[in-house]
Amino acid sequence: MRGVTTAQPSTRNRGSRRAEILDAAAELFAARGFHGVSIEDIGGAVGTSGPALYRHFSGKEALLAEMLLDVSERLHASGARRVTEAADAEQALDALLGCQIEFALSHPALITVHDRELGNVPEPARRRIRRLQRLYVEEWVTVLSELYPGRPQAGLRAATHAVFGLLNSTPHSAGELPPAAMAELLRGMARAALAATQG
Amino acid sequence: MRGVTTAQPSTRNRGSRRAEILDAAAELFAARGFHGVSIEDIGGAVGTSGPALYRHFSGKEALLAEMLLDVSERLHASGARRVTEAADAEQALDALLGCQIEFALSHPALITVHDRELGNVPEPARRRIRRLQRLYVEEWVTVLSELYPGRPQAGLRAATHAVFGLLNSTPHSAGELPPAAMAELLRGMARAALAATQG
DNA sequence: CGCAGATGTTAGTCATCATTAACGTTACCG
DNA sequence: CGGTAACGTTAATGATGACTAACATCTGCG
Repeated sequence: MRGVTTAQPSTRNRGSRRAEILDAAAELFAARGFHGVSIEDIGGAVGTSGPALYRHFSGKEALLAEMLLDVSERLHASGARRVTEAADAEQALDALLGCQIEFALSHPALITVHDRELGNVPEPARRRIRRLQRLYVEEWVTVLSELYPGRPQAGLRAATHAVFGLLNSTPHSAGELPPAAMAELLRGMARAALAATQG
Repeated sequence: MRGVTTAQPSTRNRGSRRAEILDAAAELFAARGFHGVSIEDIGGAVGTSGPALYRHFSGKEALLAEMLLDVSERLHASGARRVTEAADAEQALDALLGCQIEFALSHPALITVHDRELGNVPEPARRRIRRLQRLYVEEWVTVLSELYPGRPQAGLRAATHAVFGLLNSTPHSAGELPPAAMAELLRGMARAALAATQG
């Protein structure tokens, strides 16, 4: 038992280990919360034991920061891209709904962690994440303002958050409906909810 | 500094300390997560230091268990009562919406903890909480089945969870709208979302 | 070959934390 | 008055956990 080590091949797969760790950590954080998961847990989930993680990340908080930054960037970037490609506000909203629903259905753990654990991200990164989140929300508010003119921005912003809550409820109703049916249900409910924003 | 104690009056206020602790703990758990809050933090929040808590609860998990059990009971009980008082399914749904919105707006911390921390409740209590949550959801599904006959139960259950997500989004959009306006917005969105459930 | 770098491993170290022990104080009740 | 119950206090105690150190292994490159 002394001096026995088992270094993995590691040829090719440049940086694939990072992604593997991020995936495993996302599942664990979503299930038990940031403070409910130990470094040892994360290592164990990817077949290495404990401190091997420090070869890839500078620490537990840095890992979380990278994870949330990535999510925020992906949501904001794909939203922005598909909105500029849209012909009109109607299509832009469809695009945004499609982005969010697809992401929420395919990465429930990331969505969960994204809106629970921002408070555990250390300061330099937290600001950047918040900025991206704000920009993403403004993306939605802008489209909605165009689509439903005359409604106050504050109401539209609140409605946007409410729709996020609706769409991100996916993790809580896992497997009650096949994914495609769930996607259509969510899209319909979200559209109707937004259309009901007047008053 | 030795032997100096400061026992509070404690006359009357039978059990008010328990409630005070539960309130403070709810805020802290909502903000930082169950494992992100120490016994010392909770004690500090109510003006006593640390282990004084064990005079009122058998431990940290027991405190959480009581908190979640109370929330589940309140939601289920008030939902059940007001549904049986309703004249028809339409009014029953309004009653359920009213319950949930009022609770979410007035106790955002409890709502947050309620759907994040069930995993940290020890087993005997967890089952009871789950049972109450299930009953509460069935309350909604039953009313919706009556109101929108012919739609499959699975879809209605998923829709119910989605509406919970929508209504419980309140903590994320704190203060963007005055409470009354927020309540009306949420009610309208939820009603429209549920009506769009067909397909 | 032989070294460099990437990636693991095990054994500390130092904090933090839940929980318990041992000990005051106050208010009420006989 | 005397005792008991309720409620607090400050010191252990024992785990757990993040992070570091010291030490292999494997791959590829000169």
